Amino acid sequence: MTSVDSGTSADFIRSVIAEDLRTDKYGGRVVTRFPPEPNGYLHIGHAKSICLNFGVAAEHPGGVCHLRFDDTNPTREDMEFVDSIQEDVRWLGFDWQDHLYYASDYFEQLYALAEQLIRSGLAYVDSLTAEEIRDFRGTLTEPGRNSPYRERSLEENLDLFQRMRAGEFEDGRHVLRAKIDMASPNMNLRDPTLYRIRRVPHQRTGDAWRIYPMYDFAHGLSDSIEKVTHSLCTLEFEDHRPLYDWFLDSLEVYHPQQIEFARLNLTHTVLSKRKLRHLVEQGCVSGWDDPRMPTLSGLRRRGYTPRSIRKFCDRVGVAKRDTVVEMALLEHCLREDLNQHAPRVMGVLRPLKLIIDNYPEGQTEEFEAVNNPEDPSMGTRLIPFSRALYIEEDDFREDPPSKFYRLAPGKEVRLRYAYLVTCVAVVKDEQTGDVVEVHCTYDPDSRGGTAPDGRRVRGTLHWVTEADSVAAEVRLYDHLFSQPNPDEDTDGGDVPADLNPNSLEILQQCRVEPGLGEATPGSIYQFERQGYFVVDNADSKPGGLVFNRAVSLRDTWAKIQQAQKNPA
RNA sequence: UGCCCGGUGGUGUAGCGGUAGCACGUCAGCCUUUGGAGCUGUAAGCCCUGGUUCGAGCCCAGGCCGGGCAGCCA
Repeated sequence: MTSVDSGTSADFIRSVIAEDLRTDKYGGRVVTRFPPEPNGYLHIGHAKSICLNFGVAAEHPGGVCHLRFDDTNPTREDMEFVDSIQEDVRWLGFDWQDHLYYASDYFEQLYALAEQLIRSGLAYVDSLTAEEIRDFRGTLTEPGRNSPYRERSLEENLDLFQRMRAGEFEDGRHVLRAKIDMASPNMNLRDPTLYRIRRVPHQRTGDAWRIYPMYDFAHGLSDSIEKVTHSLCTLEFEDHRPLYDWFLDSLEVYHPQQIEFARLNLTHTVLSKRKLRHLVEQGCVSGWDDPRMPTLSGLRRRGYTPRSIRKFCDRVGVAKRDTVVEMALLEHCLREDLNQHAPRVMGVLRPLKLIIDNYPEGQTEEFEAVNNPEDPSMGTRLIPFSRALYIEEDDFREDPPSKFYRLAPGKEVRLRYAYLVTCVAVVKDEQTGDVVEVHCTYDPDSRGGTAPDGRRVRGTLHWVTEADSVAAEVRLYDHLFSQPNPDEDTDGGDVPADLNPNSLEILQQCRVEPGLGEATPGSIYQFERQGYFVVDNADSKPGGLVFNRAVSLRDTWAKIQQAQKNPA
């Protein structure tokens, strides 16, 4: 039932629903809806709404959540988006069963309702131009004025409206408006527009209509037609609720309850279709599904799991104050999920050759590695070992700082699952002075990684063999914006100032353990000691592996270094 | 400057007149064949001023601050 029963407290919306159930306001029904306009891709902000609407419905026996496309504006909508939206909602893990609807399915009913409003003397055809209407509307502090067409006769209104439908007038010639109150302090009630002429084909109704209903008229009445009980929307529609109610009451039809909640905001990114579109169009990202994008398709390609996103939406909660959630929480939710479920592998991002001088040339052996220490049922695998290996460049320092537990001249470390090795020499590039090869000796008695005498070895390094490892490209992603709250507008038309220039780093020379050769797109691994990486679902091919870093592991060493750099 | 909504640690969120809690983040420690994970601990909060009350984060009044609204967009 409600989450109250499970020990956690209900948010204000669930409380309202629980109360409505208690008073039997809707005959025990719970019907919600997720109403996207098919004019763009879904993002993490929509996920909050999806989780809320579908979540609330699922919490009650018989509860359902409709997926309804608010396709009332053919000039900006496209079927391409209705497909991607359905895909994303399904991917997130929700099911609308057979409740897939389109506002355009109701055009005929909505038209009849509009005529009914006219007959009740509550709507009229206005023939002012768009500019005149704006002018007559008044301002936030001054009342508007009545349109000279406001008192047209019922017959004339009906006739005009029917001819609007018939396509007799060009765009903008007339509109249908509600007759409410041009002096209302609520701008939405100053005779809002109900229908406008748009002589363009609609993606679903084709040439059937020359007039299309506006959001306020279509939305609430669609809710009513579908017998929605709770119509959950974001805060900016709060001022629209009196209008929502006005239509329902004036037409004396079934009356759902609109409830508003705060939309999601996230640090280090932007969350509006307009701004996201800008990033795509300016080429700041590779597309709507760029792994840095907060779109669901971007997050999916980045390696985010549906479960982690649902968990995130859960933790973010639902309330009315508008807030900005830290990206760190989203990342935490991903780590938490992947720690539990992602298989561990070894992958070297920046390879440095390591030769074990006393390990026989040509000899190889295998070690058993644990696939997931958090989940023994995931079993083990065998990984090959030999004389020539690669380790991470960062794991060797010729002149190690304090607290550096990794490899350095004379120091001993453990090669994960394999042997303890001690650095005995380095080979440098004569030109640059860079260390290009590290030489070690191994302790044959430390097979598996434990010292026979119990001596303590703090550092454990991941590695791959030179011969068996597989080449891969790895894309390292970071926040799209360097500031937590990016500069609001990018009106100039080019790249936003706060765009993080280091949000993508491509590594071409990576080596991963042999088993990854047949990794399939979309599968996610933990590269031990580094982070979680997903096989890119667009660019990875057999023989041309591409991994995206979803999120790094918590990096304590990085913090220590940071502290050493900035004492205080 | 009209109307509407909202202000609880750095962030998000509980608390419904009776000891201000949880999570993320921070810092410290423990543990560790991932400097991962885990565990323990630490610091940090009711916008302000009055009022009602034995008692106010919660109720009332007045301020202050933040957000939304003037599409033939949604």
